[in-house]
Amino acid sequence: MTEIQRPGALYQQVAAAVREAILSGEFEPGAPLPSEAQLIERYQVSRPTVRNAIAALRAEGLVTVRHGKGSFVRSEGQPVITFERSVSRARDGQFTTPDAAVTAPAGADRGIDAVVTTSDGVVWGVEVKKFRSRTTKVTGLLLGLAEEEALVCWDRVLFDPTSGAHAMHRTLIPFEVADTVPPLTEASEVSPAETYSILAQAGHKLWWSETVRARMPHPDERTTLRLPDATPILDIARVTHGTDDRPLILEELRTGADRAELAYRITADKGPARRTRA
Amino acid sequence: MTEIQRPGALYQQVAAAVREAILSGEFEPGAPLPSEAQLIERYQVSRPTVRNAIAALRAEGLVTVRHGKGSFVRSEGQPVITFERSVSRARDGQFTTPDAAVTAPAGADRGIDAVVTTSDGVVWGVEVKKFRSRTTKVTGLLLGLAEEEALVCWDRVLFDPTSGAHAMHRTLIPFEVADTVPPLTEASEVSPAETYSILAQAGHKLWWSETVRARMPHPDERTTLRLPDATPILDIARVTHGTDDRPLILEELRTGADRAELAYRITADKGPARRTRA
DNA sequence: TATCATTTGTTCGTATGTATC
DNA sequence: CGATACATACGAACAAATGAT
Repeated sequence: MTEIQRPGALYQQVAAAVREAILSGEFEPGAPLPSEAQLIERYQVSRPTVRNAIAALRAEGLVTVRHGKGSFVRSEGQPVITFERSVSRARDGQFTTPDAAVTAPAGADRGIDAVVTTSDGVVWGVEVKKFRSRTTKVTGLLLGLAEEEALVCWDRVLFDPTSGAHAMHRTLIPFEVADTVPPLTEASEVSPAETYSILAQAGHKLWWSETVRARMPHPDERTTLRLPDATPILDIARVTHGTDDRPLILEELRTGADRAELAYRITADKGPARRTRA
Repeated sequence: MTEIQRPGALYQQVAAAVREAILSGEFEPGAPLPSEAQLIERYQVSRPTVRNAIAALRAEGLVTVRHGKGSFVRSEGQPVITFERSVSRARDGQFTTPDAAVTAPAGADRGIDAVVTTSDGVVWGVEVKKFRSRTTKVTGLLLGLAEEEALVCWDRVLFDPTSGAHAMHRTLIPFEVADTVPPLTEASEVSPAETYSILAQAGHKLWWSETVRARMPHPDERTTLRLPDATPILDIARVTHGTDDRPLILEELRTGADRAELAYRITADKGPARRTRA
């Protein structure tokens, strides 16, 4: 048995003790923690107290628990996949993005709607859905539209077999823009990069603004993205701006933050920096 | 009493019922939920079951609980503060950043070490600390250095009284760089933008790479940043690159994702997009 | 295939402490 | 001070997942 005498509730003391044991290296990442029964014995507390302590460590993301097996130190590990949030334009005027360039629906035999290729791997696109919707407060604000304006939307669920990371991607195109640039919605399947190329061919000079937020996932997002406990999601909104800085289309990307990180490249621009507030 | 008959554990059924009540608008954001006793009565379950359900909703970030008062629907609210992650260069060659431009230690009478001003407000810098350290695996990788290389570091805790948002900022300068460009570490207090200006005056042509991650905070981070339950933090690392793309300094910024979001501006660059993996 | 021990998950009951009003 | 509400803690029992026998 180990003595514990710390401030706060008993279960907090137990949690702190286990936390320090983990951080000190007594329990390696991926290694099993003592079972509940052993922790009860070791700290001389009841089972509810031990479970409360474990629950606290789970909420911190320090520990993961598998029913029937035990508790394990979560291997923090560096993110396995980096989403490089840049846009490139080749000499022929075509745009490319490092991530998720949908090529063709060639995976139908696997029950997959579309194949997504990246520079160094293949990502399967699942459950591609095209539908119509309307702007909400948030999406309307980003697109500079009133609420309840009509939109054309696509949803894609992406999966990277190398890292095991899932992501959800949504494209929202206002009716007004779709009418002005018909090729945008004529094809059944258009990738973000292709969308940019189409807009550029329609005479638009493009740039993009992107906002990044993090939050806990909703239950259905946890299911879709296969997220473990205490895993936040990165919530990215990219607005494509055209001539006169007019917002044209909105893309939303959501992915679990346990495996993914984002990368940006910044260069100094002229004039004083501005600042925005919502 | 309300009937509940859904798949899964009892407490999950209760959680689902309360969740739907919230999302359907039965309970407005900020409004109190029924007390534990009322939920026991309403769903005819025991207290542990009700508490377990509430705990699940807390972990989702949907509900916040105040001891002695009750449970409340958490007002999701749009982020109050947007960190615009850009760098500007004025005609005189001086760099500016939209956020956190440290001006002068004029707040000493308030027990504050430095005052930080922004374009549209004032942010108090607290607990400015300068110290020496060594690269870890992560910071060494970002700076292109081996582990255990010597560094000069600053820590700042930032607070925006308008939004109530806190942030931690750390600057890491390798000894090698500090030796080459002495002004970097001569002053007791140098802001990021001033750092850039100094490096540019030393002949460097600058650009920045930034990686964004999200994770649950450690206990001490929760304390420092005053974060409520189930609030992830945004973890940003910015590397300043100089001539020959050499990594010069590393900045780390951490802030609670409940109030803050990040904003980036992207323009198309030439050539094929690259992709990196950790 | 079936059984069993181990381990975590769920649910009840009960009592007491502490914060808020 | 008392009433209400959440926090902590203990005990007990059974369910469900896992892995070995």
